[in-house]
Amino acid sequence: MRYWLMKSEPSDASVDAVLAMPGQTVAWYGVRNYQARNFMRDQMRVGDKAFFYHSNCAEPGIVGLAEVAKLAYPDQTQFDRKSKYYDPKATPENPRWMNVDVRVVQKTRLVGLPELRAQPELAQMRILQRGNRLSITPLDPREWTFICKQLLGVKA
DNA sequence: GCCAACGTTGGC
DNA sequence: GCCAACGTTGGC
Repeated sequence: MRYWLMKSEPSDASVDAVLAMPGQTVAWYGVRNYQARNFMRDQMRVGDKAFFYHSNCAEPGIVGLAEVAKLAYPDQTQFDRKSKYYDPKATPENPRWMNVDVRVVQKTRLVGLPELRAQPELAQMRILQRGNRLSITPLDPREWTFICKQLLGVKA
């Protein structure tokens, strides 16, 4: 099993919005970066754990625990001319973008960037590195455990 | 809204 | 295959 950090803009899909969805599950559509796509397509398996992270907002940080609920399949928004994620180079026969489904397991308190940066144990986290923009990043299992146990007080 | 960092595009 | 120009991300 792998561990991930997955960014979502709360104006697009907040943790509360996903909790209100059927099965508390959302298709992780709209990823248009090959590295992030490849993580979903090649490495994510049902049951993988993830932190749900709010980005590009007033208080960026971890806001929930989630898990992969469905293996990667073609992102439907790439075929939708009306979507801002429409990709004219993608066809149903030859899709370019994939997404998994993500289920929110539980909401947590906000663990913001300053708090994450203050932990020496998390110094290597991709999200904390200068210039990082990747919306999906793998986590070291020790980072997952540290955040769960030391910062959130939940079972890892 | 600014802007540093990074990814993608496309001419050559 | 190089690389300049351009677009996007996302914290601040």
